[in-house]
Amino acid sequence: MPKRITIKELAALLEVSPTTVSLVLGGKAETHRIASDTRRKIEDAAARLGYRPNHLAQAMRRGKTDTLGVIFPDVSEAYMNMVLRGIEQIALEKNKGLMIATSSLNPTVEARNIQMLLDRRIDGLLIIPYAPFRGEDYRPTAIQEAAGSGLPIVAIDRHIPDITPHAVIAADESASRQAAELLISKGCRHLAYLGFDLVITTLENRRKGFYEAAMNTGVDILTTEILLKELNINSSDLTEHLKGLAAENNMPDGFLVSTAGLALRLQHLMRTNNYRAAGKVPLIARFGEDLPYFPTGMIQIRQPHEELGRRAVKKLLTLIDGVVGKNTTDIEILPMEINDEAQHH
Amino acid sequence: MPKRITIKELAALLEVSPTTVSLVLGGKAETHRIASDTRRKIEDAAARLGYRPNHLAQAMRRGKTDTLGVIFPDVSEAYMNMVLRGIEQIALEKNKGLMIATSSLNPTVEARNIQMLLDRRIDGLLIIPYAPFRGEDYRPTAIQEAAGSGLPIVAIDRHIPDITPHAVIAADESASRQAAELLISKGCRHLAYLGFDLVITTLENRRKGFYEAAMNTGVDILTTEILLKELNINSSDLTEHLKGLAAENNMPDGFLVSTAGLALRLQHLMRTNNYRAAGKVPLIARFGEDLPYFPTGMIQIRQPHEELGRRAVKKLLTLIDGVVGKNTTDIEILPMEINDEAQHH
DNA sequence: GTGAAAGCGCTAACAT
DNA sequence: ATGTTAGCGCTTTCAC
Repeated sequence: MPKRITIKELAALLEVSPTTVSLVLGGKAETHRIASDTRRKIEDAAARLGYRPNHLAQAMRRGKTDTLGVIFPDVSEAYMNMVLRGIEQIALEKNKGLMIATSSLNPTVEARNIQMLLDRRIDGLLIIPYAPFRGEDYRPTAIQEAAGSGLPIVAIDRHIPDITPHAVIAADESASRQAAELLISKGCRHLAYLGFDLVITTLENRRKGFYEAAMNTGVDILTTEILLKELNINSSDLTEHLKGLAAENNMPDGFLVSTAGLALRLQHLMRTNNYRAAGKVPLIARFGEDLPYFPTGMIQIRQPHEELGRRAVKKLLTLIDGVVGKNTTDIEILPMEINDEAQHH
Repeated sequence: MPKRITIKELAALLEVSPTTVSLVLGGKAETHRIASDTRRKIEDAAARLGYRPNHLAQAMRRGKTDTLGVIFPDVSEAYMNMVLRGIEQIALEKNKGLMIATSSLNPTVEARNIQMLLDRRIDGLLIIPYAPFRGEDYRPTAIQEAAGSGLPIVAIDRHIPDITPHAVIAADESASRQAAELLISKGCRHLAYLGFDLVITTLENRRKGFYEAAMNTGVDILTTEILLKELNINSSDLTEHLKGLAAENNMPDGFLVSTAGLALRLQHLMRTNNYRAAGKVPLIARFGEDLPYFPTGMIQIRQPHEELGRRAVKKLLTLIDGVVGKNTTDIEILPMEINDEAQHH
């Protein structure tokens, strides 16, 4: 609806051919040895008339949209914000457009959105893939097909082995191990891992790191695992688990929690129920950070969300430019920082 | 790069004309009375070969991209999340793509991003416009030009009088008035308005509502205004103001704060400095809500962020469809809820 | 140095 | 009931 001037019109106006105009405006005046006054004439007119290339036409002709697709689950703990910010920084820098869609924690929607982006001919896809619960019947067919069709894809924060060979993730395993070790060094001897029972590399790595610490520290560590069956942080699942542990007089003295929100809920429940382990308030370590003005006293594992986004775009662009083969595997792992704010009581 | 089958190829394969294929696949088989076996033949082949229309070509031909642009400032208080979620809900429902870009609190970037979206021929724009500080030299030329060129635009949360005639905003003025009245009814007699010194309708309306309450309640109300000169919540600006008020023994007994983050900072400063008004801890009312597990004891004004997003898309779509004239003015105002969680001390 | 012509994939007005 | 044709705006070979 905004009627803008086209190359053809410009050409007619200046009595040159569309080719010449295209060449000049495409920055190829030098290479094609366009006479400098022809060139100036064209550039002036273009500026004066506010010529802007029709990106659709360019994309069609060039087979390249300079547009990246982004698919996120609808995260309750809005770390998506941060990742997106990182993505946008680089996209802006590199002059790429961004089409975004959220999968709403729903594989069908995810598939539909991938299709939508493919139809719009994005040059590549950044995705935080859908995470199914253990036992859930789910195959990432949409992603697989997209990858199969040759679309460059970079997974963020989690990857799907054999399906997304390119990913940028955080060092979940080692951070988890270190956090658990920190709990142990603070005297904890009964550690609990608390998280959602999802099948994603991120959480699996965190669990792994947790057990590595528990198994290899020389001292005897008792471990407990609490895996929640629904995403709702306020589900009764957690309440029941804790009640059970308390009843058996078996409350862990240290918790490693996979998610910030979950940890807050845990702490709340510990407080309201006055749960103790051998008379002491259990320590909590958790992924995520305290909010300003709301210190929780938990050990914090700082996640490099923004950097995750930045790196992912960069990696995607090299894939698109074919600098690196699409068939290579390449998982980039960013370090995390552990902040010990825990206070003994 | 994903080589997909085209209508032409499909036509050649089935020995029909591209037109017929286009008609069938475009859902116009009925209207054009295509023979049902021709139709089935085409539909089968399309499904079998995984035909997908090239959206670029369609967009070019139809002069319509079915894509909406979204421009947000980079909000520190991530309410953008919520608005975006609302936008996406409706976009998904209505089968629209979303291109998003953030203006990074920078008018130059905002302008550049608008241009980028225009080049990509979005059908319409949703924007939370840049907010200049009072006295800052800024004219929303980019938005104005875009609007002038005929692009449908809906402003969200704030509008620019005479420039964005279509907007969806919250009932800032009345909510602000009610919150201030609530403070007064709780005994406050010296009210302070605390906010950033930005020139945006949202904040102006909040200030207005504040004064309405202060002026029209029958009782004598003293008012103080604290307008911060930088966006940084931790700026010394606020510290100095409070110190001044305390020194003059003139601390307000009720604060109306325009922003959640700012209110937290205020509360923090009151506590650490043990500021009082006539021996009592001042009350705080503020836009925004408490986080789960972190009750602040403030009066909360709940903002309809998600609904803002939903309504904005709907309005934009009616503009695009030309159902309603672009020259009409139409500011939609959504109500806010006030939650009294304040505790006297 | 510049231009003519073809074509990216699709749609729609106009045949037949 | 189906086909012919032209064209959206741009780029790019190839020719002069």
